[in-house]
Amino acid sequence: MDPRPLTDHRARILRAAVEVYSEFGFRGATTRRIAQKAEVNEVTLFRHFGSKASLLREAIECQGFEIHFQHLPDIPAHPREELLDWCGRHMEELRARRSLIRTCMGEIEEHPEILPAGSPTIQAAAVLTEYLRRLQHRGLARADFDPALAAPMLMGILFADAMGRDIMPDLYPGTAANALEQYVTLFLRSIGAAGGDAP
Amino acid sequence: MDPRPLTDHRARILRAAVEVYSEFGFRGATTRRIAQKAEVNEVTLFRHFGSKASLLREAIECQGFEIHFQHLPDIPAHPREELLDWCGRHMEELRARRSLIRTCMGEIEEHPEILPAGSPTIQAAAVLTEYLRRLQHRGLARADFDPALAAPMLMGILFADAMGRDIMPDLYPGTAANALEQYVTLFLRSIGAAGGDAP
DNA sequence: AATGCCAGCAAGCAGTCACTTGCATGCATG
DNA sequence: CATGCATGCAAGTGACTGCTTGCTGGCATT
Repeated sequence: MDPRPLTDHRARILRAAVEVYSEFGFRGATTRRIAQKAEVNEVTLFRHFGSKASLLREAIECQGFEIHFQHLPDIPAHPREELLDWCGRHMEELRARRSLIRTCMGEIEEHPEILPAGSPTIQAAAVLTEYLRRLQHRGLARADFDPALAAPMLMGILFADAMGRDIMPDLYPGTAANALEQYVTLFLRSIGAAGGDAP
Repeated sequence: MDPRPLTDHRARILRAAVEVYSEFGFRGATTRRIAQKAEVNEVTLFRHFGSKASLLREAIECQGFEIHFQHLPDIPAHPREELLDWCGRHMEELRARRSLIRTCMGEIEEHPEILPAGSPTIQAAAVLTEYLRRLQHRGLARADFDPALAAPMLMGILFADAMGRDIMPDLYPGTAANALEQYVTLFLRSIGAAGGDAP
């Protein structure tokens, strides 16, 4: 009466598929490797998912881009703390999934369908953009910048750091935490918000 | 007496190899595909380069990361114009090579040797860092930020835009030129340099 | 004319790939 | 006990992979 073993197999296969794909890409993610990592017979993959392409599509869709929705306060009070918190969490997510993200980026021209339509990145950008707009409306930030450009700019900083810190350590001196604080500090200054100076 | 035809073949093969690699990655860059794109018999690849791995290594090393050295003035005069120019050229390079860069990033964990030691990115960061330091020493920028962190921050903005604009157009509204101007404007503000306001 | 080099062509080799088939096994439900 | 289902195992399919071999022809130098 417990369907767990079945689901357990499916889940194990999906998890293994994402891991192997992250490391080796689509072509390198052979069904043999996935089956071995999932400790399952190779035939089982095909019985469950039909084909390698279907398996990887479902695996990346389900596990790769789970949306950990991080919201910013509707009524901004402490821009520095609020942005530090949000950016820290966002960066943690990027860092945790950096292998998968890098692999997807490298293959996006060949497999554009793997990038989900309502990408979490775009959703996060929308959240951040709205927050910056609220800062402006409440006079907590200058009015002469475009939140729709500033948001992806800040996210680009986090993205580049999360993708590059491990493969080009010379480029990113110090700790990630310290860098993050500097990023937020400089960003706050650039939009004329409080918290841009050493607190 | 003209060795051009030989060199011509080698060059054509190398160029084709980079193109095919950029599009399909290491595993997808089959010797058949490269030979076809170079309009050369497949055997010729092996006679010239020995193996697929050697060919791709040489191709990416020689053609992929040519250093277009862009220097910033020793004596800063107009931070806004100088940074706009430098960032514009840097971004153009990134955009032009974005396919190759994305593919390399996706495979860097599997093939770390393809990333050259003195990567142009790191050299560019050093150039920018020194420029920011000069701004500080001349009193053209605030003294309370770390150029070694601000430089990769600015470059990260450019990098993320160059990599993401074509695959996530929703995230980057407006033109690239307009975005670049905003980035530089906001960056100048963040370091307290002149030119951070509408000129 | 003779030599040497570079290229193309056809064929093939062994290995890996995704995927299929047939059969045996265990296990839960009726 | 009988039925159905999920799984493992062994074997094999045709396509593609990197790479090799043997041969031919063109072209420049001697």
